Amino acid sequence: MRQENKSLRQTQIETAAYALLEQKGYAGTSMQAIARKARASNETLYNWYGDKNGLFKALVARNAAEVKALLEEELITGQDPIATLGRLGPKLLTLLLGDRAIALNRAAAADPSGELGAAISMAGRESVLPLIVAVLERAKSDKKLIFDQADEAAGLYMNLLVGDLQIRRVIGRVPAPDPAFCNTRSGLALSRLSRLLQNGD
Amino acid sequence: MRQENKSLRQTQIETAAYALLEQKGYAGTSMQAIARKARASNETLYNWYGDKNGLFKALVARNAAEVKALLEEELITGQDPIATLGRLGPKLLTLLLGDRAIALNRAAAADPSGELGAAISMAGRESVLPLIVAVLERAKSDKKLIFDQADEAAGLYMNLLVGDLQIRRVIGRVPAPDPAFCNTRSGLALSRLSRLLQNGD
DNA sequence: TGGTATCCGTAACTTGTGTTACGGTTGCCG
DNA sequence: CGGCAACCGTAACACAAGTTACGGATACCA
Repeated sequence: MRQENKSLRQTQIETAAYALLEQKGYAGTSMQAIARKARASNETLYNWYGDKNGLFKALVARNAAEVKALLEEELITGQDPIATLGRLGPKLLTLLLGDRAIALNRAAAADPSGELGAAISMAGRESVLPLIVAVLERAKSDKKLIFDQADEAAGLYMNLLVGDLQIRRVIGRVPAPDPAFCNTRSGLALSRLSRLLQNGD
Repeated sequence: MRQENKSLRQTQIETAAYALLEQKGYAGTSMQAIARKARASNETLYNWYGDKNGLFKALVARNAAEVKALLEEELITGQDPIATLGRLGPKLLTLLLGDRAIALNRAAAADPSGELGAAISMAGRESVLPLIVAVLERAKSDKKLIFDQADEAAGLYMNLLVGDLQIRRVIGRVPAPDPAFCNTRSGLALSRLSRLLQNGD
């Protein structure tokens, strides 16, 4: 199988895995069901991903890469950092609270080994937060925001923006948020952040 | 078996279940392992709790009741509501980020049926938030805080206090926070809340 | 065009778990 | 004291899933 075909096949398999994961959860998603839905064979799944955990780690990695790519589109340097945050916020909310991310978080919570959790934590927060830190640093040098440690400020922003919405979506039955909600919530988080970071605590 | 003995037996069983749940996760905790650890029989487990999900729903209910009881200790009405929040915050953080609550959240995330998630969401947030709302209402009538909707203000407080710590603990390997961390974080959340709720947004 | 590696579809194996069943024992209660 | 209900310990059943194996088909490459 040529490289392009194999890559296409992988996305088909992973798409099928996502669909089943969102529908049945980690424990309820069997390898055979994935293979059947993707019209692939069990052997191929195990040859390519090693085992079930390996397949889901691949899902995590791919999702994190997509999230990072989508966010970096908004990170045009040399522009007003506050406006950048204003465009970043809704997108971040949509991604972090979307069906895919939530399903992956559920899988990580269910995984007894903790490998998925580590993978999500690493690929997710550890790759997104630096982007926010970069924007905040620019805002700081532009005298738009005042703070000492950029990573703490980024954490505050994440708390204001996302808060406990992720765990509530993972646990409860809160549906994926619509764009209007994401926009207003992002605006609120931004105004509160700038309000809190105008002078020292 | 007398009532007092049965109640004692239940706590033993549920303690064993908690220990295994914290150690092995929901999927990794079998009914037989619980029975063995509690020196109880399988038959008793099924007679008392119906099925595996029923046992864990009982754990959720018990934990929620304990949390609510512990919080209500701090809710002496007629005292300064801000000071009340100051004592409530660390306790809330300790409870929501403790091993027990996190293990239950993981179980809920892993449960394909979603019953555990609904139970946690109902018993947890739906029983804790009204307490916070009550305190905030008092702060409002004391002119200490200014806001329109108390439930939104309570949500803001939870975001500042807990933020995304719960999901990060559920997913990642962040250990349970120590009391010092809970205290400083609670103080920070409180100062930020009062800062944000002094005049309109 | 022939050969080979890969993939599909299906089946089989193994393991573990939820759940049920049952003989022996304990403890309550009239 | 006698009987009965509940409980313990263990075994057994049924089933599902992860993983492996294999014959037949397919696609690439020389």
